[in-house]
Amino acid sequence: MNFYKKVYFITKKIPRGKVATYGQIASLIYSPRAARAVGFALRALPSNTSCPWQRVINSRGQLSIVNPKFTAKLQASLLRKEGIKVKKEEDTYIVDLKKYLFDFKNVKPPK
DNA sequence: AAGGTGACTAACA
DNA sequence: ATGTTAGCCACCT
Repeated sequence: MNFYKKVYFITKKIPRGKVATYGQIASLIYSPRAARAVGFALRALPSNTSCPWQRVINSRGQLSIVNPKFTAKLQASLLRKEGIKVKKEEDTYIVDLKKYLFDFKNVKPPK
């Protein structure tokens, strides 16, 4: 399984109403320092993907997405639709990680 | 083959 | 608390 597929595999495990960070996902696929690459992988998703890309945010709880296909605004609306409170800040959106961060402890990593 | 670029982070100042 | 820095890794020239 290549890197991208692993990222998507893990991302699909995030339940509705929860979020995960790039770093968390990187750790689960045995590359604890590949957070940037995770973002790179998600960026490559097609606009009609079934992968819940909106549930992946950065370690500070911000929607750091910068992608013409998937804007932070769209991401915020999708998350709210799932029941997550997204706070609008100056030029970014913020999610309370303490409340919504998903715990992967029972998730098996991909092969 | 080698250098540049991010949807990142943890560690410092 | 806030801003900067230097690693990092997969991709793309």
